[in-house]
Amino acid sequence: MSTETAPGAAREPVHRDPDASQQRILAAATEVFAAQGLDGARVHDIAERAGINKRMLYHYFGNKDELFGAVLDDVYETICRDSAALDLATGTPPAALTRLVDFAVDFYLDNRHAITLLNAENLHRARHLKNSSRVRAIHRPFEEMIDNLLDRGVANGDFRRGMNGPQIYMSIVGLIYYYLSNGHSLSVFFDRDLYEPEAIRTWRRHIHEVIDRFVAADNE
Amino acid sequence: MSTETAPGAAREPVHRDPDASQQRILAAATEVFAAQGLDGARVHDIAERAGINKRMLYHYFGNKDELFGAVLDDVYETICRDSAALDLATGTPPAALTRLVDFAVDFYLDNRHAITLLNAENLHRARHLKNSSRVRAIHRPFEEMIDNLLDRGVANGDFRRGMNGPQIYMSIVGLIYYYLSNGHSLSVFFDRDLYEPEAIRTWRRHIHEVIDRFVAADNE
DNA sequence: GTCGTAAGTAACTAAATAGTTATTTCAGGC
DNA sequence: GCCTGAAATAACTATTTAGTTACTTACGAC
Repeated sequence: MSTETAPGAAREPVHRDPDASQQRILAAATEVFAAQGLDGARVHDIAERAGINKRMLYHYFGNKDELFGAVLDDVYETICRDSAALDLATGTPPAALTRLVDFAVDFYLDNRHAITLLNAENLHRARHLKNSSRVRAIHRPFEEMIDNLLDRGVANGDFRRGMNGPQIYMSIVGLIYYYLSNGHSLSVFFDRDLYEPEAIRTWRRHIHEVIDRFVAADNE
Repeated sequence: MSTETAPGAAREPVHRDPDASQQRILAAATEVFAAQGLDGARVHDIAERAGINKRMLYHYFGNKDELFGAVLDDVYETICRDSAALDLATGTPPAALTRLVDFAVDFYLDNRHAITLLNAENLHRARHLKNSSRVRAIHRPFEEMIDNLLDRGVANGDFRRGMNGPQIYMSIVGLIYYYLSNGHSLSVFFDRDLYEPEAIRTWRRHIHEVIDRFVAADNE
């Protein structure tokens, strides 16, 4: 399925562009589901924001629930595409780990909608994800990439033994995800704005420090 | 406002127990909001589960939104009551820190509804919390308690310098919160059940290790 | 005992909302 | 140039849902 802008892309045919319509629906759905959750989102709002007739939404995506599934698939697609571009095999192991942390932090900073969408999905016990074929295929290479990095660091003497990929991944992501996902209530609780750029920079440095100290070989 | 079981508590008057009715509504609302989110929850379901007439819900709590606010207040009440019982001033600093980690882990294991409720609240940008008077009053002593622990550990030579309470708190809670909140999607992604008791035990040990290594003085 | 007030109930309503029906409009193959 | 199928629209419907109205029933103060 092509998502390009249309065959004869010279002077905009305006009418009848099914691919563009689907993309507009998906983009609008992403925004609205991210802002309101699955149950809070209104199909009417999505259609309006996409600038299409509501009927087309049902035509292309079946129903609200399947549309949400399509949005989630898209989010995972993004996660995976971006992750795949990450090279952890070059440079020293500590430098590669630093890149991994920055990648995760930047990813969720740049894709904040992913956080609320994943939260919505988890509220529904990941029922869309369970039916998504793409997801599991994606994870293996990613897990192996981190495992290889750890092996390299252990062989090197930079990292200690006994760690594994998922552990490291969930620690890094957990620290940035929790901060961004719960930042509103945490900001009330600690009485300062955690979304302010300087606060975020501080938290990024903190994550680096936590992870670096966690993996460091004991005989420094 | 008393929440006890009624004045002449001998042979159950059955009818007319306003305090009990409010408690039943609150308990039911907690369950339903936790399971379905704020927008997904149905007032009808809450009333039915509470075994009361829907009208009473509006009588006691105003509307759906205020009821959600009451549920959240209750969650924070629990967090604070439990936190206050935590003694970090005795024992060695590392031992006290271990108790803090176990407390946080146990709290969210025992109060999983708190996770989805806080997620719902954050989806709505903490708008209920912002109007709650209790919250800010609570946080100060808690923050100080951890700061004092850190000071004690630094003076002791067990901990390194340059850390602060919120940092430690958010790291500990972030690690367990993310794991439990996103466990459904992570379980699909990593293709194993993260809610299984043994997996949870492993993650608890991991959090201890992360935190211990983070605070440890550099000259071991 | 009776009376005012609060607890409780049943049936209702107005608005919102996911999903449809019936119809029109365009694009390209022939 | 016309004809078929897909793209698009407008107006509609059947339900669901938060919130109400109007009423009844028990409790306790006197």
